[in-house]
Amino acid sequence: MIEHSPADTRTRLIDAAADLIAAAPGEDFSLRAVCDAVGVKLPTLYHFFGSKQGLIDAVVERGFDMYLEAKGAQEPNGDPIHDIRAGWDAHVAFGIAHPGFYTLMYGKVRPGYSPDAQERPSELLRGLTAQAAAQGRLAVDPVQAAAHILVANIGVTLRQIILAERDDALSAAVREGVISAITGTAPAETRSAVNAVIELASSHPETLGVAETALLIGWLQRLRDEER
Amino acid sequence: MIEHSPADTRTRLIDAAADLIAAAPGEDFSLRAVCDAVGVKLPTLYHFFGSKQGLIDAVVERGFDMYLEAKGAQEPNGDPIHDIRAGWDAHVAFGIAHPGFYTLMYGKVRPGYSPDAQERPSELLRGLTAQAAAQGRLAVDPVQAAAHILVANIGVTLRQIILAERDDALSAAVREGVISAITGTAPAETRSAVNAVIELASSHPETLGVAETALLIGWLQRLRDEER
DNA sequence: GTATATGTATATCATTGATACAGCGATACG
DNA sequence: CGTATCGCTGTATCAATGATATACATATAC
Repeated sequence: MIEHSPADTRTRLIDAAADLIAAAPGEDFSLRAVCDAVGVKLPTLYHFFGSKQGLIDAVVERGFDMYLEAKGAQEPNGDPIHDIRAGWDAHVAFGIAHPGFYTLMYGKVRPGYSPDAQERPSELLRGLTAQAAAQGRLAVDPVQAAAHILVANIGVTLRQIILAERDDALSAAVREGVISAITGTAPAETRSAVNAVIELASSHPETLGVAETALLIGWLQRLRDEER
Repeated sequence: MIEHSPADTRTRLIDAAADLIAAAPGEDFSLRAVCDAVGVKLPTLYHFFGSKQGLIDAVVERGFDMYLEAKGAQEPNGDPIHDIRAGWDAHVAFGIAHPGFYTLMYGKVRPGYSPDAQERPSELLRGLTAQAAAQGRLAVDPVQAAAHILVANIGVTLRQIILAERDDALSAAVREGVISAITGTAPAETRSAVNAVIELASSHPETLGVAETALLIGWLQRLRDEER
C-alpha cells in the first residue's frame, strides 16, 4: 500500500482543489472530484479540513501566498506612489492569470464575510499610503486612500474577469484616476504645473543652491518635453 | 381548491424567491423553499422557469426593474455630469438597500458571464457620457469613461456589501476621483503644482534615471516645504 | 504490551436540482 | 355535444453532493 506523510496528503488535496478551481474558474467543485484526484475518500478530506469551507479557506490562503509572491518579485524602489502603481498592475495581472483563485479571494460577495488573508496585502498597501503621506504626497487620509485604491483595483479586476476580456487601457485609466484623486493632482495640467514649478524654483535659487536649481530646471524641462 | 391565474403563480414564485434572497443575501436558496412558500410543487416551478438559473434570471430582471425605477425617480436635470453623480449615488444606495438583489445583478463573478439586463443601465450611462462628450466636457472617450465609472461604482458598492459597512466618504471620494479623471479637471482641493510635478516625475523614472528622479523629488519636496 | 493518536475506508444520511409520468381542468374544434 | 389539445400541477424518483457515524489499521508513547 502506498504511504504518504500527513502533510503530503493534505497538500495534495489542496493542489487538487486548486487545479479543479483553475480548470473551471467561478464554478463550484465537488469534494468527491478532489478526493478522486488524490485517490482518497471523503472522510480523509474531512479529517484535514473539517468542511468544504475549510478546504476553500486553505486554497484561498495559498492564493494569497501566490499573490504576495508575485508581488514580492518586484522589489520596492523606494517611491511609494511608484510602488502603488506597480502593485495595482500586479493585482490586475494576478486576477487575470488566476481567475479561479481571484474569484475566491475577492469575488465572493456575501455581507459580512471576507477572507482574513485579505488583510495581508491590505496591510502592505496601507504601508505604502502611509509612506506617501509621510512624504506629504497625499491629499487625503492614508487609510482612506488605501481603501480607495483597493475598491477600484478590485472593481477593475473583477470586471475584466467577468467580461473575460483584458482591458489594459481601462485599468491604466482607472489607476491614474485613483492616483490623481489621492494625491490631489490633476493629470491634465501637469504641463503647466511643470512650468509653474520652474518659475518657483528660479525665483528662489537660494533654497536648493544655484547649481542645484539650474540642474533641477534642466531636469524639469526634460520631463515636460519628453513625457508629453 | 384555490385557483390562481398562471401569471399570478409565476409572479408569486418570483416574489417568494426574491424574499428568500433578501432574507439571506449572498446565500444560496432552495427551490423547494420557494415552492413551499407559494404552496406549489417543483414541477410547477420548472414549468415556468425551466431551471434554477431561469428563476434567478427572472429575479435579476426584476432587480434591474427596481433599480431603474429608483433611478427614474430622480429626473435628469440636463447636466450630464450632475446626472452621473446622482446615478452613482443611486447605484450605491440600491446595492446597500438590496444586497441580495445586487449580488445577483453585479456580484456573480464567473468568466464570460454577466446578466443581459446589465445592458439597460449601462446603455443609460453611456448616454450620459456621450452627452457630456458632446458638451466638450470629457477628456477621454465616452465609452471608456462609462466603463470607468461602472467598474469603480461596482467596486465601491460590492466592497461595502462585503464589509457590511456603509462608507459614504469613501464612495464620494472615489466618485469625485472618477469624475475628475474623465473630465480631466483637478479635484476640489488642488494641491500645489509641485505635487503634480512630483507625481509626474515619479511616474516616469526612466526619463531622468532612478537616482536622478529620487534626487529631483527630494529637491521638489524641500522646495515645497520651505517655500510655503 | 497495552494505549492513545493519526489517518483512512465502508456505509449511510439529508438536501437539492432536475425529470418522467400521469392526471385534471379549460378551451378549441368538428 | 363530444372529443382533443394544451396549460398547469402533483406523485414519485434520480443522481449528485456535503456531511457523518462507525470501524479498522498503523504507529508512536508509556
